[in-house]
Amino acid sequence: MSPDSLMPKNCNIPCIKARCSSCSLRELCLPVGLDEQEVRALDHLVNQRHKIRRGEHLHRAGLSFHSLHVVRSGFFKTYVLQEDGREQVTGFHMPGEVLGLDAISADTHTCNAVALEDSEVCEIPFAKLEGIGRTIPSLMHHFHKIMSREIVRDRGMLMLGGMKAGERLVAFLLNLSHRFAKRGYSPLDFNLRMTREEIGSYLGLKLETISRALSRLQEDGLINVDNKRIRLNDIDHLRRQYGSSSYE
Amino acid sequence: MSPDSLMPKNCNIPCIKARCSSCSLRELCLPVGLDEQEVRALDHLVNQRHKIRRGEHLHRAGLSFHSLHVVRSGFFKTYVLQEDGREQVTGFHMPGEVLGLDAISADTHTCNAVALEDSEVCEIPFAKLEGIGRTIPSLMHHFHKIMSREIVRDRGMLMLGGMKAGERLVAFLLNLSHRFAKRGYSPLDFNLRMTREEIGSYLGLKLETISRALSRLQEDGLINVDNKRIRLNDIDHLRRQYGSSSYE
DNA sequence: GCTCTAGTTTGATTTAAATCAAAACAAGAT
DNA sequence: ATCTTGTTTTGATTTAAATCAAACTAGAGC
Repeated sequence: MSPDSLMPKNCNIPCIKARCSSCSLRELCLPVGLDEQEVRALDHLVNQRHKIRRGEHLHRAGLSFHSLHVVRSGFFKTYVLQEDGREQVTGFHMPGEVLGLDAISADTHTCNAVALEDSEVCEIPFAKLEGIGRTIPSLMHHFHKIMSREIVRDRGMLMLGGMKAGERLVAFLLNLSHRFAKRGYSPLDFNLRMTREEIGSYLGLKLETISRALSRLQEDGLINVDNKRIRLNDIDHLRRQYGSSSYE
Repeated sequence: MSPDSLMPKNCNIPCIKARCSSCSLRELCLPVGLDEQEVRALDHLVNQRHKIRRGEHLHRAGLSFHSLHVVRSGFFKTYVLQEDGREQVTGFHMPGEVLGLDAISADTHTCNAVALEDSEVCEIPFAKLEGIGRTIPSLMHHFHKIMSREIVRDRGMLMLGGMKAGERLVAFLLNLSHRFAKRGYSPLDFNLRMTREEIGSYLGLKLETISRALSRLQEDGLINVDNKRIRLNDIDHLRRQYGSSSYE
């Protein structure tokens, strides 16, 4: 599914929280013990924290790339502008997820990232990450898993190819649900931060189609829709009926 | 667009070809000088070469992951089976491209890879790659670019979301053309190794739609179709008319 | 409170692609 | 060569989604 946090699922060291001077050490803590020196190295890795207000951009396509960003709080969307001016949404990103992985390829950002609500990010200078990764192999390995997960996530979107509108939308909702759950929020009751049009762009559908599909799911009693608030009434039914969908 | 070879575009060292005992050192050669010891390290990295006959699998979804594979010759498709039995094609892979990047995420292959013609691959044990990467930073960095390029590639496919059948198909053909060109083959005249059905699965369309779209392009004089052989008659027109398309 | 705007819902109609169906074709096996 | 079998093309029809259009809603600012 998603790059998620830099924190491995089984982060089993008594995480160095106490000494965390920098903002996202929690995400970076590794499933292995770190010695004093390594902790200091990590401390230097993630040293800048930025506030991005709703509507502001974290980066824009074409700008040169230096740092990855971990979402600390808030919500982002990434998108590209096609030559005809249409905006194509390429992803939505919530706390713990990493932005900028696409830019490593050519040292240039390939998409725009904008905050959908007031947000905070941590900056991770990529050169530093590669440097420190050399001395902390498990950190490097963990980073590779994050990149790979991003590939799996995008691949999952491709698999919506054969599905119809309602199925795609359910897949999308289940995906959000899953990601919220992993962050400790309710998987059954959440707020969409994006518009119908943005969802449509992401799923390759028009906004009216999204609206109709939501209404249909509500008629069927599977979900409740109150503007941007979504309640999943029968998540098992959703999962069964719409199969693979949850694409993790 | 695609993970392409492990060889950076500007592979400017008088590549160690002479000493290449292993099969894909050429791909691994780096844009920096390597000392004697480093060359020996690389030599150990890529030491196995496998022949995969048409129809045989390189790996299957669910199997545990140990090695990446670089396509040496031939042509592969990757796909997943959905619970309803439908096959969803996730990619086509030509010489120089890397297979298995998705599997790093969970140490498990997430897709099946099958040879569409008799092929050869080089095996790169991933643990070894990470180990050697630690001592050759530029190798590690190059690997990160390859992973990132894979993300960009998949992202590019997502962007076909808003396009119609003909446009998607042209984007697909231009993409193949581009990749063939980079490998020294004609970008204007090539053979599709996959069926219309596989193209359709990849693009989220039915095989009849692919067939009709090809016929349409031929009627318009833009391409020539002779079964699997494709000739692009007016690649500039194709690029202009179908825009972004070439999604590199 | 009201107004204005951006976003959403719903309906009527059109259009692109899926589906159903059959014929034509190519390649491999015998 | 002929018989398969799998693939491709083309046509007729249906269907899902896009498009066009209008009404409705929520929220921001006055």
